[in-house]
Amino acid sequence: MNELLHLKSAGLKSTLPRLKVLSLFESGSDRHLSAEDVYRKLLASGDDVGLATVYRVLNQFEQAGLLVKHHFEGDKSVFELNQGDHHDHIVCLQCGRVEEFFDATIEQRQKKAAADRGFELHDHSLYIYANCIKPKCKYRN
Amino acid sequence: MNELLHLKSAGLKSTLPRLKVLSLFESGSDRHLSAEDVYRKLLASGDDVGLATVYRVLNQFEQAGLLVKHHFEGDKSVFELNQGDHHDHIVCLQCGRVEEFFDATIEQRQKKAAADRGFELHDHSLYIYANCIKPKCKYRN
DNA sequence: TTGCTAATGCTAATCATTCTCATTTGCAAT
DNA sequence: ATTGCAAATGAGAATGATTAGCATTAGCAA
Ligand SMILES: [Mn+2]
Ligand SMILES: [Mn+2]
Ligand SMILES: [Zn+2]
Ligand SMILES: [Zn+2]
Repeated sequence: MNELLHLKSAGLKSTLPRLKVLSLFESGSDRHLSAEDVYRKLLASGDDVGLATVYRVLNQFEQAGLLVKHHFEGDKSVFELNQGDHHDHIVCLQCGRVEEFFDATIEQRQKKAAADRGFELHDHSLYIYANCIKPKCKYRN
Repeated sequence: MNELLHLKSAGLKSTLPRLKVLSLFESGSDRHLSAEDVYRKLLASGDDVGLATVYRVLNQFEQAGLLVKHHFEGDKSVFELNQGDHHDHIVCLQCGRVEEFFDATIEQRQKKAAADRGFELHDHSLYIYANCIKPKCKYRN
């Protein structure tokens, strides 16, 4: 239904691997997934998709505006569904939990910082690295 | 003189490669250098230092608090002299020029964002990606 | 000056990601 | 329903940045 429209409008054929990757993000157990994460989840559910294909599809989806890519501390990048709402991230250094937030003031001051220095802001990445205080953090207690 | 003190207090021997890397940053033609940048510059000035050593020294210096590491868009990370003053960066997507800035309000709101959500802020990374408007940008005009 | 440990410099190994290319598959036009 | 073909896939090789292993060298304390 909706997935097809998304793919079509992006000029992408509706293939099995692409539909599976997309529904993984839409089923939404975890919002932020790396290529490896996606690959493993598909394998686990009996769907055989090559790792190279996962990488390709993720990048195509990003270019099509279906996904957003982030580079949290560490080497591998993660993707999340693009729901139109820009937000930034707080990442727990101990358990890796990711919390999203949006601060209009921060956004505004960034625009100003760029403009004041003769830049045309294109986008930005803001990651806050912190430690959970909550008991949920699996590296606490 | 001063370099020696820095190295000693970090528990690092005063070796030729380390002194050369450090003076490269202190001579300060370019503030932000990748391992490859450092390697090339040393070669160019006739100093033969192995690339592996460059990587090791840069990481040691970061651990010692002499340098700060950044991950701008792209794969390779860059280092800059740690002069105590925290700041964030605006990177030109066309020419790669880097401009530094500090905004107390942004810093403050980040602390608050973390605290409000039960996090103990450790640090953060904020990169603004933009396009130069200035004529200096080598990909303009 | 000696001796020993830390540091260096090769090279080989990692690791994530991309590329190659032979084989399949979606899909539009019969 | 068939056919034709460009686009997509999958397996594995290639890449590029960074790190690890190890034999050799060089600080530095005695
Ligand atoms: Mn998010
Ligand atoms: Mn800087
Ligand atoms: Zn946590
Ligand atoms: Zn520029």
